Order: sequence, then structure tokens, then C-alpha cells
Amino acid sequence: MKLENIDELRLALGCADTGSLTASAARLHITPAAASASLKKLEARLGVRLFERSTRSMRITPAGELFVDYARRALDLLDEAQGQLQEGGSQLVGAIRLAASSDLTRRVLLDWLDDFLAAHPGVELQLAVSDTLTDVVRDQVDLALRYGELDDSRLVARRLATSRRVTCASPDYVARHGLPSHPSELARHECLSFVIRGRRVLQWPYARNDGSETCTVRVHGRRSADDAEIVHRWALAGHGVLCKSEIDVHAHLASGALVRLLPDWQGIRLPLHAVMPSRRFVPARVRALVDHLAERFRRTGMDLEAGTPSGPSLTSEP
Amino acid sequence: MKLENIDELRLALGCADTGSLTASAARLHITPAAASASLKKLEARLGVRLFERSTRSMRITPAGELFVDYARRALDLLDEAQGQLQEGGSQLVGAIRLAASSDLTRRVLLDWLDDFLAAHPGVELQLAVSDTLTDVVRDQVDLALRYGELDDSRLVARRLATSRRVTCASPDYVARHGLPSHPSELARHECLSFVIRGRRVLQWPYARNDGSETCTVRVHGRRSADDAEIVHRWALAGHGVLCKSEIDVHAHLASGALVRLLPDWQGIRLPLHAVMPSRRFVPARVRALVDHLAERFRRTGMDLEAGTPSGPSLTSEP
DNA sequence: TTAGTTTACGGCGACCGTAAACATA
DNA sequence: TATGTTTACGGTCGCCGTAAACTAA
Repeated sequence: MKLENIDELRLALGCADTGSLTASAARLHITPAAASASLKKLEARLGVRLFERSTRSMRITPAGELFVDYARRALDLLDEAQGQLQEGGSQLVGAIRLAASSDLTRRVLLDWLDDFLAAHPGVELQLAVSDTLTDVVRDQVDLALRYGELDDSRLVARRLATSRRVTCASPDYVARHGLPSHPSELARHECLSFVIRGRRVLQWPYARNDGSETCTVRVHGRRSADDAEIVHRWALAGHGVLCKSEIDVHAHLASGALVRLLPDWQGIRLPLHAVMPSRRFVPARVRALVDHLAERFRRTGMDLEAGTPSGPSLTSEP
Repeated sequence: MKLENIDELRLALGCADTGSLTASAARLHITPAAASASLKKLEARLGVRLFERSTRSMRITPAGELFVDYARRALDLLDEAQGQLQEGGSQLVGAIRLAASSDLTRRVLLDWLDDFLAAHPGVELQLAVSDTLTDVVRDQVDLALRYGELDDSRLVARRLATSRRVTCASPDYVARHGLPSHPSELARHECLSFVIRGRRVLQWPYARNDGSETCTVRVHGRRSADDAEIVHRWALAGHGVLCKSEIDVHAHLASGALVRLLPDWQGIRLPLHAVMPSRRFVPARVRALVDHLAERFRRTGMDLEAGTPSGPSLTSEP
């Protein structure tokens, strides 16, 4: 029997990605009932069971793995074809799903994204703001901005900026509580912590700029949130000490709204990457956005290794 | 807009192959009206005109070329996926469209195809018998058997047998008209000729087995046909001299129904090839059929260079 | 009990074929 | 003139959503 419906293939891919028929149905904007029937029909056409299912779950069969692998490449080709046709028209069109963290988005990206949207009237932007790690393939994201080192080999990445965690607080907080001269003194400060998967991040690692000493301090504080921008706001309001990527607090350090603590010490490396699903074809609009962001980071000097105001004293790790 | 219907893609491929919307519609078993609407919808989805059409003809646009190229690869992948799934099941299933010439089919292939079909109950065979050159891609043939050297680079081929044209006649014809001792004497014989594109083939080229001499004679005769098997029948009935591939007359030479004329001379080379459209994936059933035919040719000794009964005296061309 | 898959059923929409118009080779 | 594409129109089939049943987590 011959294949007829492309959405049936998209459904199978969705099921393979999410492991859920309901989730895949939602992705295609159909009901689970329709999805069930559709998948059944596809399997009938192929004469092969692609997913073993119970009333409560589904898992892919070996035949399903095989088929999905081919189908994915086929759909990628069709996407690429459409992309090529669109690029014939000079201006960029289409939607971009961008995933980024709450603070980075608000403090840095929003203005730059405005510029990009103004420059490309045909482009639509769909922001997925979250401080929990999003699955680029599962959530159908075109582009995710991520701090830290990468792991997933199914992804392709491009480095946008290089940064480290820096420690800072508002001037009035410093006036009230003084400056610590060593990380260990943070223990007697009010520290603002981020919550990840329900657990507060209270271990803050440090290394001397000259590399002569490292230490990790356990901090305390009355305020914590799973939204990094809220934590940032608390710091601005003088509620405590903040430890986060220099990129996010770059503007506030420059304006004096925040002052840097422990300038002789540096936090862990947090390079910023643009991450894309490793399909063969990246739409022109996505490439353009990545270029745009990279250019903006370059202009602000954040693309270079510059973890501390004292600049050149930094030791570069091998 | 997202692609939905795979048959729309097949239609576009058909139009690219045949240059005709009506022909492509027939291929998909729909009416030209439906095909027209379908193609229009595809173009609307893509936002691009794939074919420039008048009320009487159509031709592909550059954008169409581009799209069709990707779509073809995508559909090939899906075909391959289905093939892989089927091969999981041990026995072969599916249809094979085989194109071959009328005489080769009747004199040689039919029995062997019977064997193949008996050995593989799940396989269906669709013969396209024609003595005019069929376009493998245009006519959606899985496998074509062709005499002579190949040209089209879009095809993949495998040599099944090596043969030359031989000249022969029935014993009673020889009794009545005698044996020619030189090709030039064919001019006073009744020669049976094949009609190709409305023109009789009356130039018969020869070379001496030792390579010392070549000549091309212009022959005459009262009977000609565009069906090579008819011509063959006439020869058996004693109506004249036949010049055709040794493979086709192999059995009749062996049985004595035909006798070879001019044994010191050989006709042009006519290797027999199995030709397949150069898609990445060749279905297992087609591969099996090619193997089957190759094996049968090997068993009869027709795979070797053996243009004359005197065997080793043949000179091999560089 | 919950949540996700499956079945049943009714209605709407899409697509096809018939038929006729149209234009070009 | 004849052939191949397009438009118009009516009917049918398929597919989706609603709702409920089912079952494993």
C-alpha cells in the first residue's frame, strides 16, 4: 500500500520524539482520537506495527525505529525544499521558535529581538521562556540559547558569548553589609538562590583569578525562586547577593545598579551557545537570527573571554 | 504552509517526468481535472509556481526543478523505508513492472518468469512488452531488459548476457535458396526486416571473425514488421533470412529449426542489460528477479562471449 | 483514581468525477 | 480541428471532534 498523508508521518515522528500519542496529537492540533486512528491507518498501510501500545503508554518498535529514521530524513528534505523556494524571495519569512532563560531574555535579548523583527517584517517570533532545560527536539524549538557546556550529540551549536558567573549586589546592600574579602565570608551574607528541579542551588564554586586557590562555599538566604529574573530583581532591590552569568548582569554592572563583589575571584565558566536541532537544513531566518545575536554579543564585547573587569589577569584554562 | 498530501508530490514528479498533466493523472488513476486542482493546491501551499502552463501544454519552472529534485529524494527515502520493512518479512511481496522486447520475452523469458513467480508466490508481475525503446523513468518501470550499449546516466545497469547478431534461416529456405558465402550475396536473398520508428532496418553490418574485413550490406525483402517476434516467426516458416540477437534464436539454432548462415562472419555486439531507474533503493523483489535471470543466462552459457559456434576463433574487440 | 489510548458515532468538509468551456498546437 | 488544461458543480467518502469505555500506572 502506498503512503498518502504526510501528517501521518509527522505524527509517527512526534510519537517517536515524545513517546506520547496525546502529546503528538497536540503538536498537530488534532485530538488524541484522531491521532490514534491516523497512526493505526499508517501502520495498516505499512503492514507493520510501529508502536507497541497499551491503554496508558506507547513505545516504539524496532520496525518503528527504522521507519521513523527514514521518514525523518524524508521530511527534512521536504522542509529543505520549501526553505530553498522561500529563499528565492529575498526577504525572510516564517516563524522562529526561540527558547531562552527568563533573565537572559528580559535583560539582554528583548531589545535585540525587536531590532531583528523590525528588520525582517515577514518573520514571526514565538518565545519559549523557561529556566528549566527544554528539549530542543521534543519541544520543536528552532533555536535555544543555553549556558554551559553541551552534551547532546543530536544538536548543533554555535558559541555566541563567553562568560563566567560573577557575584554582585546593589550599592545599598553593600553599604549596609560591607564587602566580603573572601568567598567564605558569603556565609554570613544574605544570598539569593535559584531553584532547579525543586532544589535550591546553594553551592557556589570559586577560583582565584591567578588560579592559586579554589573553594566552594555553602550560602544561605531567605529568598529563592525558580525564575532567575525574579532573583535578579531581588538583587537590584537590595535584598541580597546575586551569583549569575556576567552576561545577564552586564548592563547593571556598567550602570552601577549592581556592584561586583570578590573581583579577585571568578565563578565557573558559562559560555552561551545557540543550539539547533541537527537537521541537515537550518532555515535562512534562523541562521539570520543567530548571526544577528552573535553580532550584538560581539559589539558589546561579550564574545571574548572577559570574566573580570581587570581583564588580562585572567588565566585561560586549557 | 505545510505540505500534507504525498500524492501531490507524486503528481509533481510525474509532471516533471512526462511533461504532461494528463499522463501524470493517469499514472495516479485520477482525472486530469483532479490533477489540475491538486497541482494548483500544491503550488498554493508552496507559494511558488512549479509549472508554467498553457491550455495545451506545461513546462517546469526553475523553482519546479529545484522542488522536484528534493521531493524525488524524499519519496525515494520513503520507498526505501517501506522496502526495509517488507524485507523484514522473509518472503518477497509486491509488483514488478518489467519491460522487454517481444521476441526476447516470448522465446526466452516467459519460462524463466514462470519459475520466478512459482518460487515467490507474493510477487506480481506486470509485463510491458514493446519493441520500441521505453523510457524507464517516464513509464515507471522497475526493470527493463535492453540490447546494446547504454547511454542514459540516470540509470543503473547490470549485464545479463553477451551476444551478437547472427544471420539465420529455416532449413527449407536454405534448401530452396542455398547458402550465401559472403554477406554481399544477401542482396539476392529474401531478407526479413524489422521496422523501427516507421523505417525498415535494411543496413546489416558484418565483420569477419578474424577481423580482416568488414562490410555493410543493403538487404531487400517483401516482409517487414515492427514486432520482432513476427519477423522471427516468418523466418521459422521459411519466408526469408533473419538477422537478430543470438539470444533470441539460441533455442532454434540448437534444435535445428533455424540454421546459421555466414558462420565466418559476425554481426554487431548486442550485450543484454538489466536496466533500473537509478533510485538509491532497489526493492528486494527486483534484485531477486535480476539475480534469477542472470543465473538462467549463466546456465545456458549465454553470459559468455560466444558469437559463433566455432567458439574460440572469435576476436574480442578492445 | 487518574491519565492516556481506544472505540463509537455523527456531521462537516474536502476531493473526486462528470461535463463543458477554453485555448493552443 | 483536436488535444490537453481549466472551471463549474454535485455527490460521496473520509476524517475529525465529541463522548464514553477501557485499562494500566
